Amino acid sequence: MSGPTRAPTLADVAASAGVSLSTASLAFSGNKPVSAATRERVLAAATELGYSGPNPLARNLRQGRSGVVGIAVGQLSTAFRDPAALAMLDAVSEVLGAAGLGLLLMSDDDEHARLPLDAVIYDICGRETWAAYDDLVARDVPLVVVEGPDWPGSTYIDIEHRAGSAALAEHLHALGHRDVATVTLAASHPQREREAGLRDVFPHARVLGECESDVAAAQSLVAHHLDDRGPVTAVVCQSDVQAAGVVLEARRRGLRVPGDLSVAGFDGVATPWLDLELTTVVQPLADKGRATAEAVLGRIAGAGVTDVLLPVALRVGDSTGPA
Amino acid sequence: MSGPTRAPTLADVAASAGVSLSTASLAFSGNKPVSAATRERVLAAATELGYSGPNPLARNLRQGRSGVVGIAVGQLSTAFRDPAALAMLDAVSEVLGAAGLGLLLMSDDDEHARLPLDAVIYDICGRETWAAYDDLVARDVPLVVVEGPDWPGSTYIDIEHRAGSAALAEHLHALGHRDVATVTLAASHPQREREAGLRDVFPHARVLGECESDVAAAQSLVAHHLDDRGPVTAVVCQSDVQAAGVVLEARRRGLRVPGDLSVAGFDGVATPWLDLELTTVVQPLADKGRATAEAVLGRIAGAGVTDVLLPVALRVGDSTGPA
DNA sequence: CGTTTCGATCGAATCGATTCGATGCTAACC
DNA sequence: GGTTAGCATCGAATCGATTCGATCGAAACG
Repeated sequence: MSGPTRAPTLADVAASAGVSLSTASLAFSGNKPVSAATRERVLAAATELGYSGPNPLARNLRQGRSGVVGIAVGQLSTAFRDPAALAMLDAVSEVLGAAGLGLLLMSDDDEHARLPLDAVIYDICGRETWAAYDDLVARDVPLVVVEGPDWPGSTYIDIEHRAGSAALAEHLHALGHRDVATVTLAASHPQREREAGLRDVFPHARVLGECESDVAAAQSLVAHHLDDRGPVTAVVCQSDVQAAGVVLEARRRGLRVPGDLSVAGFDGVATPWLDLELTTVVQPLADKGRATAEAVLGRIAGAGVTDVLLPVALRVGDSTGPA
Repeated sequence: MSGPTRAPTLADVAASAGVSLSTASLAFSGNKPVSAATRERVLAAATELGYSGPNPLARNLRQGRSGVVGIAVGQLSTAFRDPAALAMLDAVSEVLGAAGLGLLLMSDDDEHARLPLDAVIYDICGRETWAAYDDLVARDVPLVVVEGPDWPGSTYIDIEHRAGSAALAEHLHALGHRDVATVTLAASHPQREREAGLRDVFPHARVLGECESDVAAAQSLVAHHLDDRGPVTAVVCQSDVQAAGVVLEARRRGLRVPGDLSVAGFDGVATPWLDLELTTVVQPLADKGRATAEAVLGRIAGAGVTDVLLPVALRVGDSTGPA
């Protein structure tokens, strides 16, 4: 009877190869030298038994690491609708993947306390409280926060929201604009900083409202404002996707951009489905992602907290013109 | 000296509470009844010692499960640019999250053999080989394949590509179209099936080319075809995002849609930044995601392979009209 | 009062590796 | 030739829980 033979373990392989368990382990991990002959004997035994390599769960327990990094991004559906978030995620994944770490999506409400995470990235603009925070702190899980609340003990990755926004505002001022309105993100660190930068130049800028970074959301937000917009000659948005929504809605209502209305964004993402290039503040999304991932690696390796602040650059496109 | 006290373990808690290790474990897991008094004593001891709950790594080893499900989506940057993929991912995440499972992103080239995965979802239209496949099979990791290659032993989630495409084609035929061109996805199961459905009605449909599901990619693909398109009166795309690209490019070149050219897509996703509603084949993305997640749960629970085939529906919008 | 039953608790085995310290053996050196 | 290195290998401890089977007491029952 062969029966329901359980999967072979490293001990089986070692026995079959005629070596000790520890030697077999070394043959796989390479953590200490093993003679070529022995290694081959072990690998041959493994192949013969159908052993598919050391059980990751066992290794994880022994080493105290899971190889998995969590990334909190709010609601998946909305978070990834913004190309800026994707560009950032892409860079994070690339660096972590190269280091052999996996990236686990954490949505807002799920119960993730039962998952072993080596570190967590918090990248939710617009959310400054988090149910899981206390638990992560209690479990001593390193936390890397991107443009988020300055939680004690966490590494902080940020960009120059305020200076960038101010530069953009100055560009509009130089074009002769004096009455500027703005569309903001939900109350959050980036929202406050970007608005502050705008107010450095236009202290009385009118807030049309807040919405998430989504074309349709911005469109419906500004819809009724555009028909009766008073003296406003420019709308500054806190994301390019919002700006795209404003451009589309303005046109739908017969306004020329930038002739009748200048529109500006933030992020510097590609909007190929828009036939003009947005004037915007370009942030180094890939750099931000890489810096985030490297902060994670550092924290996992036990390094101290080192915050990162990245520069941004004004890019003048075709969506802004003389007042 | 307090020294660098290592984190407390369940054994410490049990000792401090004056109960056995096994009882302390039961107090946390609730897997067998424990008297209320005992449980409270254990929890109190845990709080006092700063014990943050059973170590997930240890539990995972003992239970032989990691609570993590991998999802292979190709390159992150391109995969999530398509709202269809996001809608699907969203549903997957919701169901798995409710079951306490985490979702780990697997990009193409990373080395994920070292991660413990309870199951893997393969959702890469346009890729029919996968370096990790052999390894997953060797490790007996359940595989759920979405619209992908029919790999032995894996659960198969699919939609009615062919029937849907054929229905769309018949709609165009009824409108009088006779010369139809198509933009396809990369060679893959969906690509073949959707094209077959089109050819059920238009056997000689001309393939303009293949590209990924991306607005800009479709735009540049069809750019030169549109100026000299011969008798073609309609373009059928294999995704809505591609269709949006074709619409935009057609307009840029002075063609009216659907006046001069009818354009159709596939998926049924929202394109708010397009001022018309695409004629398309609507697939139940959320259902597909849920079915996928439920298949995963079933396989993890040890159930056998049960494939799923979901229906689609033609939605006639404003992007198609009489030839 | 003796016996059965059931719930609460405990002790010990177990999950499957990694890794530390010790040992044996061979080669190099003086 | 004796001593010293140094490499390969091994045995045993360890990571931190879960879970099976046994035990103990008290309540229920005849």
